[in-house]
Amino acid sequence: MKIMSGKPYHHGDLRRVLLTAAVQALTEAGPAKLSLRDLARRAGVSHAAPVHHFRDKAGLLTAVATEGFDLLADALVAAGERTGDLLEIGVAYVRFAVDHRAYFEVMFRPELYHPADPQLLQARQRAGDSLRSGLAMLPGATTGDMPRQAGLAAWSIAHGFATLWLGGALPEEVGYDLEAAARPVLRLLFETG
Amino acid sequence: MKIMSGKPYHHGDLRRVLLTAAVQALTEAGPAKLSLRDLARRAGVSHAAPVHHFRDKAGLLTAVATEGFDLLADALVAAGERTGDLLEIGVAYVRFAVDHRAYFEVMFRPELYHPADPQLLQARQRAGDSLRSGLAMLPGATTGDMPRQAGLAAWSIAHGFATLWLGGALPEEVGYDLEAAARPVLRLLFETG
DNA sequence: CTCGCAATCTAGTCACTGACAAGTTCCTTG
DNA sequence: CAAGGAACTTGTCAGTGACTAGATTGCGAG
Repeated sequence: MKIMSGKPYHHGDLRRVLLTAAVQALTEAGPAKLSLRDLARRAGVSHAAPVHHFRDKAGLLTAVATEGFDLLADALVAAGERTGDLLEIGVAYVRFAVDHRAYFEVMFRPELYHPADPQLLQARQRAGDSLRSGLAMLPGATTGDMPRQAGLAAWSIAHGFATLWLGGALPEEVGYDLEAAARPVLRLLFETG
Repeated sequence: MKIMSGKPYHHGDLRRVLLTAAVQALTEAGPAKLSLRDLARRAGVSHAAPVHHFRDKAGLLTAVATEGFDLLADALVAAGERTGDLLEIGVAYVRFAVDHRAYFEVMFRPELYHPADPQLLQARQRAGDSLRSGLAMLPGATTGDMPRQAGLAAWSIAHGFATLWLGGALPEEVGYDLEAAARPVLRLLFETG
């Protein structure tokens, strides 16, 4: 505590600061151009300080991904409770990907982090559960392989639309209003499931 | 020509060799760990030789992406002509993503290459056209926004499934047979469109 | 109260990378 | 056969991730 005059040797909350800076940097330039040394500079510490909080670059991105999965789980649960509509959970998924691009782009690129990290696995599990729980809202989701496949289909279409949107791959005619573009597309699957 | 004894100064087909090596390296380790110098070593040339054929790293990846879009267009056209079934075009899309992972992972990450490159744009356009032409197979694809949205939905679900599969994000129960896993999921959308 | 010790951070270094500059070799074209 | 350009090499620079050793700090045991 007491971060007063000059630079205290102990930063106080370096881990948090580095994570925030990482998300900021990722938003600006993407994972490829992320540099630990740059983050250290932004935080005003030496270039080797981050090592203590995250072992290496992959460790840093593991923390980013973990936080991302937690945020995603929160967002999906909130959407489910707010609307009770699977379609709106899908929209929330797409919304999350675009609003939290920095997190999203790391989360689904396991070669960037340590995919076996326990905390990460737990967060990922939680996000998956909150997605699947939305499927209970589907009518007649009772037996057989149908619900599982419907879940995969729902996840796929939301994930695919979000990824294509982020990659700038969609044609211009889709416009710039994310939800207006996504909702009718998702509805094509969700209303027939 | 006449690449006979020793090392000729002019390699003969360095551009092609570098591209092949790049795809190989991408398959092994992904775009993040791709190194121009490593490719040069693999090809047995100096570390600066690649610059002459591709201006910089992004230039190399532009060429990879261009080739990828061409291959994808070929695959989609072939599937359409072979089966005349939109569902099978979707399966071919997923198949391509997994079989040509190296290409696929570059193609939809425009921050890695020069997205305004004319040849790239042309190849991308061709791939998009071959996808859209498959939509003509849909019954009643005549008026309004429906066909466009159905196209986006089809693209999204195939792209999403492929991406999730590649990222290892899908639960284990999906199994290891790609088409067996993908087909029933895609069918959920394609048969109702 | 104080003292040891672990957590935190700094400083220095190494191999590697992408980009650039300048020079060398080879081939083609006039 | 000369000239000029394309293909390639050598040398160099700043930036990076990882590693090591050491300095500083604050906390808890006694």
